[in-house]
Amino acid sequence: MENKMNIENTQSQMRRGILEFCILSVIRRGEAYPSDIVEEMKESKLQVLEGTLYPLLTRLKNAGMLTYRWVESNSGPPRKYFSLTDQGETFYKQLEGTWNELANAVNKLKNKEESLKPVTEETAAPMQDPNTETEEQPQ
Amino acid sequence: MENKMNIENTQSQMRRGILEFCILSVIRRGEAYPSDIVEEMKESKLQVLEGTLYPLLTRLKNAGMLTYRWVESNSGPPRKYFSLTDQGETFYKQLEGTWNELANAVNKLKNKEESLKPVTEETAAPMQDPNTETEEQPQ
DNA sequence: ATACAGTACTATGTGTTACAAAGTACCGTA
DNA sequence: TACGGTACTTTGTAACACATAGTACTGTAT
Repeated sequence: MENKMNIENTQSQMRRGILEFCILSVIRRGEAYPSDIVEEMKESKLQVLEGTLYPLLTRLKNAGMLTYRWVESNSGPPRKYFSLTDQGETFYKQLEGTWNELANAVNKLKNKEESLKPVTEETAAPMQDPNTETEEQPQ
Repeated sequence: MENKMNIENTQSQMRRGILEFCILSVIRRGEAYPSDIVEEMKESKLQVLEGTLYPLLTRLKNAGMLTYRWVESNSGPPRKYFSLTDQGETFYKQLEGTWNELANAVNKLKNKEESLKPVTEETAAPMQDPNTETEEQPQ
């Protein structure tokens, strides 16, 4: 019964669907390897963790949206530098459209006025006090 | 290996984290029962299905964010009219803040210029042609 | 009264996916 | 040759949207 419903979780849920889009957006601006991406996302106040990013990149690569090449590093093992394929570019543009529509819809919804429907109770017959928290079925 | 990666799925994922916020936003403007909400969301281009909405409302109610009362209908069984509790109002405002930050971050990210980092290959030693899709580890 | 269709709500199973945490492998330096 | 840092991988868990089927109440036609 008791439910947590903490903000962190909800924030994480909100990021969820947008991560893919954001990561494609970062890679689109130029080849990047995972730690680059984590860093840039953090700067943009969009946290991503390694355990999230790696599987996501693999998924996008297997779907043909990304390619990578190995590049040596002088401070550790070689890195996978990712870049968008043509298909990835197309996909990105579709996602951009989706994001714009979504953001627009949400903003319209949340700014909507205290609409014209002030509780249209068809028969206007409240069966229970609004403040009573009963679980029973009516009747 | 082969991956689907269809737009519908991603769109659904994008909606995912935002649904809770949108539904609270609808209820906040005045008591509403589930079919009301489904309808209003559809008008706003934010599809929600019954199977999604009912559990979500139950979850929010169990967390103390919503209350409901039964109201008779003359075209079927009685309806559960939901409204925000004080706690729900507070929660909504937090989510609104989260949404604003998120939307802002995404828009900044996607409009960022072709930044100043044109593939900073530390040693500038590509180990593989970018267009070759090999799975092998280097060396 | 009885069957039927419409509306409202409930319950269950499935797939996707973010995150946590532990593990593997490569590199340069002491 | 041991050690610390960096890069990548793997596995398990929990949250949640969605599809689907099911229950229950209502008014209307037979």
